[in-house]
Amino acid sequence: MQLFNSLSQIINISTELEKALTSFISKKSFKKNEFLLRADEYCNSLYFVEKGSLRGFYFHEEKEITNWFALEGDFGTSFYPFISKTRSYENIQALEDVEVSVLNNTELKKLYSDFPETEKLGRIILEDYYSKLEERLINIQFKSAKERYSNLMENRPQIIQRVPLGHLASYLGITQETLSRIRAGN
Amino acid sequence: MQLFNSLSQIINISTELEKALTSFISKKSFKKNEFLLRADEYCNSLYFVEKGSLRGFYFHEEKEITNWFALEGDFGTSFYPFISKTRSYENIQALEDVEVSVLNNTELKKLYSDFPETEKLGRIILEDYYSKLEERLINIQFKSAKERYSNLMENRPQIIQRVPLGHLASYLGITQETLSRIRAGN
DNA sequence: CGCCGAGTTGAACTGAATCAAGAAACGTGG
DNA sequence: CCACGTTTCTTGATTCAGTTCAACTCGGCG
Repeated sequence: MQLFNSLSQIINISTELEKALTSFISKKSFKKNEFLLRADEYCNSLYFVEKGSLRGFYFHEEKEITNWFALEGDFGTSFYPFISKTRSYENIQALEDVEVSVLNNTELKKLYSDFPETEKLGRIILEDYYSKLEERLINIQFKSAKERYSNLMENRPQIIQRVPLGHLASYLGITQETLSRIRAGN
Repeated sequence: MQLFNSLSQIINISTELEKALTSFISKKSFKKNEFLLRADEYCNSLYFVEKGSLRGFYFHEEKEITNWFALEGDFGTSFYPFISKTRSYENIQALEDVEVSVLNNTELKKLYSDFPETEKLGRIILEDYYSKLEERLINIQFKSAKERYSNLMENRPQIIQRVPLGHLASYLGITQETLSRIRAGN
């Protein structure tokens, strides 16, 4: 599992912990366009993308707004509902055929109490989400559409290759037409 | 302390816990315009406003951008740096003469381990920050300047009364001129 | 082959920024 | 308590990035 690789870069994984993880984590597969979570459901699962890609999105005035993308090695969940046990406002969907490792909420709690070192993990994931959210806010508030696009280009070029234009546009907070023009180089 | 009042609405405060809290929490006062935290410092303190008001802000291209306001009964800190122990990019400043209850990071940790029920507290504060951030993102992305202002008007009318226009404008992500026009009713 | 979703292109429109003055309010010291 | 300077707020004219609406192209797939 690629997940172990990723985790071991954050914390040291003892054989004990590895055993626990193996028993807690399940693997699932989803076909392209399948939903892992629908709005209004409770989000109990933290997904880790082993292969393929996911996106989180919600509807705003009939239009889909993509909130995040998760490629191989990324975590993906409806973050706030996951930690607060409120209903999700967002959907999680497979962008391509995808394999994920799944850790659910109750088991994560167990991990925390049995292996305190995993709390660091939770903190790191949280920080990740929070700082990405902040970054997006700053981006949308201060950067032009063009700058936002080139930022994405720099930081996550694979996304641009693998994701349809419309999703990219809504993620960047612009219309598809504008993104198309940017791409054309004005 | 108003803090106890607020806390007891979230979790049950045993006499034990109350004792611990009393010993951990200190009170401080700051004069109008004084800084509680400056950018580039580490943020070790979680503030709870007993009286007066605070704001968090940072600089972007020479201009101050206000990130949040905290009035009586609100928590205020540079959230992400507080939990992740990175340097703060934001400043915290007293908007008026202010009295705060201060809980610092190490003591919060101690609370967590000695009184597990306080973890709920941490979660609630986190949720609060996170969901407010998300709300702001959605606001800026989809609402017009006017709508954002009336939202604020509805949700936190006292802020509008107590905060100078320029700070409000940057908080709403618009220029002072635009806000002035909105206020005038076009 | 023809259709359908995804992407492109064009023209007109618009919300808010910018630049530039003024007016009003504020507080500090004489 | 007034006078002065500074900060805060308002108003006007102009400009511009990005939206909207509409039509058109292209590639793939049933």
